[in-house]
Amino acid sequence: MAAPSAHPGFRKPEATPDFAALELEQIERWRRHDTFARQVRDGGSGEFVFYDGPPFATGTPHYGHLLAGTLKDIVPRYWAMRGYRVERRFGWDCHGLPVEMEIEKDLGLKSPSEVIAYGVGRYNEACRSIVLRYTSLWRQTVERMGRWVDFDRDYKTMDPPFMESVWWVFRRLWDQGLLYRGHKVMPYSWRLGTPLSNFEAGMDYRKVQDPSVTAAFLVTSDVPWGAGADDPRVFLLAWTTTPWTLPSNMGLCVGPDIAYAVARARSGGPAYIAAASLVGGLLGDHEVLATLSGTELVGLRYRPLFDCFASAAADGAFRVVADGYVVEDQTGIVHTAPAFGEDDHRVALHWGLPMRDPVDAEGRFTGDVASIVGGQVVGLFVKDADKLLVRDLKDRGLLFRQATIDHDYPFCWRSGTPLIYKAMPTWFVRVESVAPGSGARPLRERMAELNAQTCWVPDYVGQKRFGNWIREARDWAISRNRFWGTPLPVWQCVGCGHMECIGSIAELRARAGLEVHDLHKHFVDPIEWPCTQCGAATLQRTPEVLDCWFESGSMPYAQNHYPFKNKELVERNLPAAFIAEGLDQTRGWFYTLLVLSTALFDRPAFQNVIVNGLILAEDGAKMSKRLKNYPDPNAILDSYGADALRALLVTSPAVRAEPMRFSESGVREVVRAVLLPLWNAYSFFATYAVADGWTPPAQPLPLARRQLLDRWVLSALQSVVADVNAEMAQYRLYNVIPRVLGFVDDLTNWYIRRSRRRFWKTDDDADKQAAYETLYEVLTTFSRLLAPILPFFAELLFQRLEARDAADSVHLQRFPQADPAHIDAALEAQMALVRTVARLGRNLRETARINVRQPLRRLTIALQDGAADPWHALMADAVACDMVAEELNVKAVDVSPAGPDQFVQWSARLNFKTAAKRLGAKTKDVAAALAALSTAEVRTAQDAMGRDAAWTVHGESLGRDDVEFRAAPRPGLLTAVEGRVAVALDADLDDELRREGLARELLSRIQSARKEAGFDVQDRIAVRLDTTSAALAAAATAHDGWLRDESLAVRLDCAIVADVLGAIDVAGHEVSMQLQRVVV
RNA sequence: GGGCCUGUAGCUCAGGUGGUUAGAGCGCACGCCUGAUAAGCGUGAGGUCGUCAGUUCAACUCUGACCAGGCCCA
Repeated sequence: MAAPSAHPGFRKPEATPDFAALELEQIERWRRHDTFARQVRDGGSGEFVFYDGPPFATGTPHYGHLLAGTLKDIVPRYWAMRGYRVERRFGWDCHGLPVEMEIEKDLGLKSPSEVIAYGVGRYNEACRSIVLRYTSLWRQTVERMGRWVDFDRDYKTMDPPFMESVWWVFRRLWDQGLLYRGHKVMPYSWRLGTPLSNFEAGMDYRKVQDPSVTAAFLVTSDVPWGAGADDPRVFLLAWTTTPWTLPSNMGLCVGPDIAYAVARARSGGPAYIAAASLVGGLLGDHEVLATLSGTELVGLRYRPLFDCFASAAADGAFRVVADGYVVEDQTGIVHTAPAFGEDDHRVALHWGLPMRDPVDAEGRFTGDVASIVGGQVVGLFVKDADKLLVRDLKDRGLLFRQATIDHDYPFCWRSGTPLIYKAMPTWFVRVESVAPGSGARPLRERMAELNAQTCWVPDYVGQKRFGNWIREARDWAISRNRFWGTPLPVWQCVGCGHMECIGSIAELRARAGLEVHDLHKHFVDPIEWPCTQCGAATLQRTPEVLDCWFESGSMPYAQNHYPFKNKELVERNLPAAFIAEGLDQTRGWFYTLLVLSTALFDRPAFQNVIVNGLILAEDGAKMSKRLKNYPDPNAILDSYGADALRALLVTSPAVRAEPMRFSESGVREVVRAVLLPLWNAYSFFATYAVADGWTPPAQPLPLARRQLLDRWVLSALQSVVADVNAEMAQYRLYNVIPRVLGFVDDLTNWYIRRSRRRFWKTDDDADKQAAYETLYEVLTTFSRLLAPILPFFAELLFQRLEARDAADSVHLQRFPQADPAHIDAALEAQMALVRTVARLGRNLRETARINVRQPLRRLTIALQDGAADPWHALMADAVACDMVAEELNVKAVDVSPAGPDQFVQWSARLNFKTAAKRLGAKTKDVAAALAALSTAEVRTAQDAMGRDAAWTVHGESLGRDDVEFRAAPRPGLLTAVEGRVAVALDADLDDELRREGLARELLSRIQSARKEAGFDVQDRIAVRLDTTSAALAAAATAHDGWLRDESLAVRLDCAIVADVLGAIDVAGHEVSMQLQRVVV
């Protein structure tokens, strides 16, 4: 190790800092010296694994990204400074609907058929060309935020190596029997001939009028309720707003715990079954034949309303089933058409009801329904068939009731036509279900176990929100009927249906017999090969692409092209030590990561996760580009800087996953409350260090040779260091940042304020040296503490205080570890006590309306138990008393060994915590009796307890711990009490004190005049005073030496005159003042 | 409709395991200090702790219902 070179010295700080501009200098410095790369490269031997969740690159980053980005920066920076190697690679989510929607808008395409007509190849290449449109803007903003993340070695989900790994993931699931093709009911645009995402379905809800139809289903099971009646028929009543789904009815669903009644109208007719609570409204005056629970109805058979799918009876259709989603509304029995309702479909799967779908891609009835309504509905748009179907039911006496209903209904946001819900063939990952014949447990059970190993911040998100979600997770639909995405690597024989899953490019090449470089749809769809199973037909690719969530969940493997490369690295780096994303990712990235890591490796994907809340606009509404209800992030960064924004975001409730309201005034406030005080602390130090030519010595002054205040601030700092390290290890940033920033107050408002004089007075060089060294040590240590949180300001401190060459950086230093030898808990308690006393003393001055410039004779401090008080020794310390005396401008500070009796009156209070359990119902009375005691009685009690004698109040014997004695100031005295501390101020003035007070008023005016005259702090002056006041003149004369000394005046002449021209008022005395600079 | 979260001063938020005087910052009013100075510090006013029940000697805190807002899922 080379000997440290001489310190280069300090530079004079700017008068007014421009934080944004100073930050740009740091960014430039980091770029020039490649500081980030060096932090990673030279970071250390241990690996700290971080995964970056990929954002969509459509649009520019918003505050939510910036918040998550800040969390993703602070934690890795911390561990890097702790000596770990922390790779941070940025990721881009390239595929998916947002891109497709944008390109369709650009190209004027409206539907999948138009895309196909346009050409999938051209379309996909268009998508590829715009995906990265915003990446440079992203990079600019992310770097401006001070986030260190590698954009040069980023990963993109559209890169062939990434896609190949995704195929490998898919293939692994395939081999484990975790994939299957089923149906999912989705919003469907018949106009566009395509299913939509739920997100799209929510984009255009309109109020519409729809038919409200209650149909009667004839019970065919042998039931007793019709026997002997004129009309022996029994009907089940079910309700729907979509009559066109009635031909596809396969079952009727009841609520298992709902009470149902079999009832007949008094006016006669058949018997009907409906929820007991609703029968009255349906039938009017009626008699109840029987009451049954939903469970008891299960299995009842009925005749379908239409005979088109009568054969489905053989597959188990047309019976009553039960499910918890049914509520007591309308009839309490739900018409179930598995092809057209999500709940219907789920219930059908569970109960084994078949599915029939007579609706084609354009939303028209197919020939499957030729046998009903005289064949009139075939080829008709389903909603247009409603009327005919209802009329037909009515004619056949199966329509119980008909009305219309006004409700909200989703429309296709592009074509403006009403959506229908329709089952679509879809690929699933088994999360809830298990493969037929497999004895395996559902994946979600293992996921719950692995999730229990993860540390969530805040913890409830993991245990409750995410935990519940996993427990009830359904099979994961992973296919999309779109174009721009990773194609499913499945080929199916058009003849026999045999399927093959391809897990790599090499495998595809072998099958296809040709070179393959890109895996997008337009490259792989044309690839076919003969079926080995039937030998007659060819295998063609199944048309779907993968949901982009499947890709982001594959990111731990795919970003490293696993397992084709980096096999050992990826396996070593799973799970990640840390990730961070927003609360909305509970069902997103957090989930997909865990599904895949569980299925593939039986491991969790991440060990620690910080979840941030949503950032709202100032008015509490969602931030909206359209409404412009929030300021542009780049404008904020330009005017206040990134540190200010980081500090605001990271001290907000959003780091605890709660919503945060963002406002520009918040940023301004952070600058005022955090950055300016920090700057002032630095600026104070640097100003005097430059003036004195001070540089840090090679050998620091030992602690023992520094004064109390120095040892205190170092102890306080070390305590912060200890706490910060402990909390960072738990990822609780919401405890870290307030602690760090809270120290700023200790530093500026106590240490520096109390030490100011030490930096300009030269009476004691050793003490001045101690002050310099201490403040320097604090600032340099603090810069390291700050580095992960406020990387710019930390770097500024480092560069200006200690950097020996421009390439050095605070971010290449080690994070401070607490030195127990510097922590002195008693000292910290003592200083807290001194500050309390000082505060109480200032309060007393204020009530007495005596300003601090007027010296007072005495302050008496009395602790509750006098000399026996645990704090007595701390307060009786001479240095502590001197500090109080100086702070409060009193001549003497006494600590009374006798306690506060002469200043206070006592009252007694019951200590509920200890006494109430024993006293029970008598608590209130005892407490009241205690409160009513006079001061004298309380004193008697204190005496008794002092002797450990029993004391009885209201018939109850009370022990020492049951009572709390409280002191309050005696009226008429200048006394203040807080907790165990009482202070009394002697406010009597004599002439001497008045003269001194006046002299101090005078000095204050002279100093102000110096400043107004623009003199430098070192300038010598001559002062001439003219006054009409003999008292003021006397004060000036009496304190002549002190006044000259303090104001650097070589001469001070004071004359009493009859009249003063241009007089100013000094504490009620007229003075005129003339200052002249003097060269000595 | 379901899961989770939130509701405390004009605003933004703190308030382990229930304990009798509910705190902080900002804003406002008043004052102090000034060799960090287009800074700094203090004091004060201001709250039926979303509503209603319940448990308890005692509820901001626990329980239930309801109201309002948010996220996710239906």
